[in-house]
Amino acid sequence: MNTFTEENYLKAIYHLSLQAGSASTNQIATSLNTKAASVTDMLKKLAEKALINYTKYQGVTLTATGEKIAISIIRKHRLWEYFLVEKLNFKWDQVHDVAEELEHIASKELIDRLDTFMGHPKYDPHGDPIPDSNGLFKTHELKPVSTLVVNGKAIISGVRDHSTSFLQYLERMQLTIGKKIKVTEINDYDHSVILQVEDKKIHISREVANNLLIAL
Amino acid sequence: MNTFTEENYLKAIYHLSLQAGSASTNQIATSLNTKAASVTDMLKKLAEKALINYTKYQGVTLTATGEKIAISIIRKHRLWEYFLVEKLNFKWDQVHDVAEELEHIASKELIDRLDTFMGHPKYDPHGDPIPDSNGLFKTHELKPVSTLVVNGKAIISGVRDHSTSFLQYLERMQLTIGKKIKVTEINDYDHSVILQVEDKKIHISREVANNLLIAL
DNA sequence: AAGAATATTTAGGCTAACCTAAATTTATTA
DNA sequence: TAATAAATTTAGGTTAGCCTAAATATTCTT
Ligand SMILES: [Mn+2]
Ligand SMILES: [Mn+2]
Ligand SMILES: [Mn+2]
Ligand SMILES: [Mn+2]
Repeated sequence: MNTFTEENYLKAIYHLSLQAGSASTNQIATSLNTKAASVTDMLKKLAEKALINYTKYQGVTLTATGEKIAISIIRKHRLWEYFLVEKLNFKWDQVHDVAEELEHIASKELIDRLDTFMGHPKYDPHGDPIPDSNGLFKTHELKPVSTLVVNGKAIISGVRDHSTSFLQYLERMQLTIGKKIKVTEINDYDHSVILQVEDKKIHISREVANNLLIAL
Repeated sequence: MNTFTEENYLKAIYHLSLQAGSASTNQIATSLNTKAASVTDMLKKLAEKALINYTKYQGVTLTATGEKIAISIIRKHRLWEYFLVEKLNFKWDQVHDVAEELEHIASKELIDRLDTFMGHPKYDPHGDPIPDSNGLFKTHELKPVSTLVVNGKAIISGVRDHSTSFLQYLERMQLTIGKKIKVTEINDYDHSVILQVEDKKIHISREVANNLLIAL
């Protein structure tokens, strides 16, 4: 098996590659809070193990095997987050760090039983899809609230920023997953948005509108 | 905080000290599947951190701080085992290795919520007591079945040997925690024992009788 | 297309946790 | 109690994962 560190590298490369198609040494270093020189060391090791495609100076992508591992870590992360929120009553802004530890528990048996115990949930508490036991999941295409026009309706379905502060802000505003929203006004000057949510009007900044995701 | 390795050393020292009052370098090495020289290295580090009392060549005991940590690991181990058996339907012989990993998840919040979720169980699937969130638990004094006399009655309450093969054997024989037993016969020659369990007579060897624990 | 800026790799080192082999200390026993 | 056996520690080395500083490659700018 792989070390925690290797697993974290694979996961970081997976997430970074979703954006740009590949991940650079510096991006990986930033996302793992380490230094570029350390990343280069690890990239050599992962390439040696045939988990990534690596050519010096060119950035990396995951091999099929590497991607499989990355997705299995993500499956574990999201299932544990779901467990923490739904069974142990954690708030959605409190679960990420604990899940960062739990995702490295190796047993596949454990995670598959946990999945069954919870009724095979499809989405984690932040709206991210949970891969099934074969690693399959639909990458639902979500768009930010800022793409809505006046009178546009949608359902809050995810977040682009997973930080504690953003999640807490959304919770305070009652802008949580599943809520129906309608845009009542868009400010031309600062692009802030006024939303109708249930019986309330909620005013959010452009930044918030960019980081809050919807399905139509 | 401490590394996984440090935690495993503290736990091993705790268990070994319960028997003999202190733990020797070789005992620790055996129980952790490592070498005496490695143990000596670690003992120095743990002594440095004031988690153990260590004088060269004399064996070690835990300090109050060390014991507190050891007990918190044991609490986590046993609560996770309980969870795996009661919520995820693992068999009692399948949970130890997974719990060895789960016991190192740091969050106290997590383990206390898990405890609450399960209704504050007092014993793990093997009959071992689960320390509460303050580290308190009663060391219930169990005796082996082999101490019973003919016609003696008792309740199966624990095991001295936690190996998979012993647990599987007990399960096959239906000698599980909570069962009422009565000794109907003791063989003078090989000290094997015949038990009445519910409507069945079960013949067990002296070795099994020594490793199966009862409360009166 | 050359020079400057940026990104990446290499070189050399560190610490934690291991190891084997060689002392050294403690325990056993004749 | 001397000498042998057993337990423990010390010495010297390894690997994973990290670091800083220096070298080199790539990219951007004029
Ligand atoms: Mn998360
Ligand atoms: Mn999530
Ligand atoms: Mn166990
Ligand atoms: Mn147990």
